[in-house]
Amino acid sequence: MQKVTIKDVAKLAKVSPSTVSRVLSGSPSISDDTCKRVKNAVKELHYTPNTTARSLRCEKSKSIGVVFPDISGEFYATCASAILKYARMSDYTVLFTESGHNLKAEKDSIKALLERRIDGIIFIGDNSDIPLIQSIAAQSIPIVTGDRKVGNIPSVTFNNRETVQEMVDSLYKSGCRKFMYVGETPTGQSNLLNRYNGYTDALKKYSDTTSVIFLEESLHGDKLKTARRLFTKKIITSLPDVIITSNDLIAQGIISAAHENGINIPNDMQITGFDDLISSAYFIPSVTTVSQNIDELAKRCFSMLMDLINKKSAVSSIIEQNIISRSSAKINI
Amino acid sequence: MQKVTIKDVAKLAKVSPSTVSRVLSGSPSISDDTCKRVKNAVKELHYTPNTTARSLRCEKSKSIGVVFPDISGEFYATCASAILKYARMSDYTVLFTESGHNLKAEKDSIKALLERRIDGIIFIGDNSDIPLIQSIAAQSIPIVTGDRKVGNIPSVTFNNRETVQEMVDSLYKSGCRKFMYVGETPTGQSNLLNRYNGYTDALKKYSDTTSVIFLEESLHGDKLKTARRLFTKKIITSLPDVIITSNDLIAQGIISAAHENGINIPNDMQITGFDDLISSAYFIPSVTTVSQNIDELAKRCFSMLMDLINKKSAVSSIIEQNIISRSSAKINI
DNA sequence: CTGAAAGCGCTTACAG
DNA sequence: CTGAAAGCGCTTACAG
Repeated sequence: MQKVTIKDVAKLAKVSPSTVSRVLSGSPSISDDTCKRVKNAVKELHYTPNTTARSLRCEKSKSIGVVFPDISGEFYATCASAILKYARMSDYTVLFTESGHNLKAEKDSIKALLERRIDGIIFIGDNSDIPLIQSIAAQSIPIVTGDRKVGNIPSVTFNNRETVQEMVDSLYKSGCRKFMYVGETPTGQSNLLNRYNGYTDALKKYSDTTSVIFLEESLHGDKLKTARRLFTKKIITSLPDVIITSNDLIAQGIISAAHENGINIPNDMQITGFDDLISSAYFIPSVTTVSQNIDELAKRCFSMLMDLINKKSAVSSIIEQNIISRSSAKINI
Repeated sequence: MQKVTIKDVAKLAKVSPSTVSRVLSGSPSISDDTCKRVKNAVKELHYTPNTTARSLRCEKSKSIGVVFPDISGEFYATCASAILKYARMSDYTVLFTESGHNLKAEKDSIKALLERRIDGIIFIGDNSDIPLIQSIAAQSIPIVTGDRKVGNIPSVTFNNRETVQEMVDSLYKSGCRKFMYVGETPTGQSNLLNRYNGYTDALKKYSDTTSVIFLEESLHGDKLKTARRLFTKKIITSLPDVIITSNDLIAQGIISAAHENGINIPNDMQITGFDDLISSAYFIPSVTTVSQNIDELAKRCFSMLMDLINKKSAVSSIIEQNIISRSSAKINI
């Protein structure tokens, strides 16, 4: 590794380490001459500052931690990329950790972040260990949640509940009466819970409808495969007019299984997804879905966290979703 | 943040800080009694070790850096998740950075990693700033490359060239004569270059074939959109028997545009992709593609890097790809 | 088995 | 405008 320290630079530039440090941090009270000498020495020795030492001394690390359930999904991966972008602009580094669907892993990953002395945490994890998260906030370690609501921790969320209501209303108006909902069991993820609640909210208004609900634990795993199985095992025998799903992959799995069974979408049955995955626009038929501005989510989470880190107050906010009406279901908005 | 230090623990347990440190690191020469006292004090005070201080003192950070072009693509996101998994097992944290398709961003992200004093780097970046990477290795900072070959830096790669040859051979045998290749301009990414080279290698053997090649800079960006445009602007007027593409998204874009123009795949034209994206199996028609064992890539990269960090020698390796024959092109293997 | 001391590489009051 | 000194929180020879 690097062996060049600020002392070596100081020696070559014939100044004290303090002065080198001042030049490096852009302190104003430095004569032009010494400034130049130091900068030349830095270049000559290929000096790379040691942020570990800086962090220890300054008691802040200029790094943040981000907890995802699993960084490989398109939604989280896109979010990770956007967070990296905003962090880069502010010269922060990002430590990503995965909590899986596992309370212990979530605890462990938060512990790891705390040991690294990150300056703050963006929590977009799965189980939402509420006591743990609240105890972190109570220790006045900056923490915000994204796409989830945990107690009164500052958060950025989407208006899932209203969006699903709107979809159901529109589908009802266009003639749908047999409804179905397919989604993951919502354990601790307020976004999933709100999608489901929006569905039941809306249907309460209509007395001439039927509703079948599948909340499947296994949909947390391989959504495409599980959805396909669900369709051929349980749905095909009595098709609804429309299926509202909590995720594009679930919708795609059902569409693919329906196609194999000679069922035409949207003619025989309609279906909607969530998340507007890239593939959904190009799927055949293209998938009617809900797009969420992930860049905006990342931006607000990051800037809210910066506010907290800089001792300013952070204000939670809600981002409006957009219904994207495509071939798999006609929704008028 | 945490204010509890090893000194506080020492005071409570009535021992010296040295002893606390020894207990924490599991040193054997500690009496049961003091060990217990220290552990109780740790619990009582909710002591969280400060790895920043540890890193500074020990001159290693137990963290590694990973450079991706963009973590949001399915391939890289899956790889990131797998690297996190292996890092977790060895109690390492991971700093991901993005280089974009931009030499300066690549330099900056590597610089940021070096300043953080990561113990080593897994480079899966884009432009492959060869001098920079080699200078890092020359400073004996552990670095390995994944899915790319950079000089004689230890690497884990796939056998792209042979795989594409095999595909072309099989397609030739099944009667294809009009071939086309669609891919990104291969700038510094040896994987892309090798896919292209495998294609030209194979076609050299057959005198009764035609070949049209599109190497597009813009395919580095939105592959689906670019591929669609390419199809309607340049390909549709003279369909080949088969298109070999360097990426499933390119294949999906073309399939979708073809479908809109009433062209039947595979009957009117066949097409292959690369990477075996999740959606490719469920696309209609399903996409014939090449699957790469990303978990194995991550595993080998990580363990090779650990070898380097532990002063052992690292040996490069090549992982075999698998051709997945689906509906969009029939390949016999 | 345990403690006192030195030091990892920085930054920042303090003094001049 | 600049330097000497102290200290961030650890670990680890050294000594006993």
